[in-house]
Amino acid sequence: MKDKKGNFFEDVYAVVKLIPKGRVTSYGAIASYLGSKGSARMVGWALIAAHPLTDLPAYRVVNRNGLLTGKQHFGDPNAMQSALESEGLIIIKDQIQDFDKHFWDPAKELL
DNA sequence: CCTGTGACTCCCG
DNA sequence: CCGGGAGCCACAG
Repeated sequence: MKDKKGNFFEDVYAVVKLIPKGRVTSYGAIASYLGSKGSARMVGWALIAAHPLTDLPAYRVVNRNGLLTGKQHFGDPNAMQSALESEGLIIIKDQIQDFDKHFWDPAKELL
């Protein structure tokens, strides 16, 4: 927190940490909320850097289809699904069921 | 300064 | 329906 070179990352961390339990969001939604819409990759990348260093609930962040694309980066692919199911979500083959119902948009929820 | 890479997303055929 | 390509921004070497 001395250097501000990770300014973008901090924003991602803050948003992800604000995701309510049992809710999920997409990389594009966060990127758009940060103003870097189109740079959804940066959000995922920020999570990679944050993953081992922070207590970021990255498992609440999935791709636009509600698919657990980044589960492989959790160390244990099953951990991501288990964590989400533990919060009341239903996942089949890495695909979140009723994703649109559990979708949490920072740009609208936080407003 | 240039290049490579990435947990994404959209468009086209 | 499914695959491939391009666009995108930030960071490391």
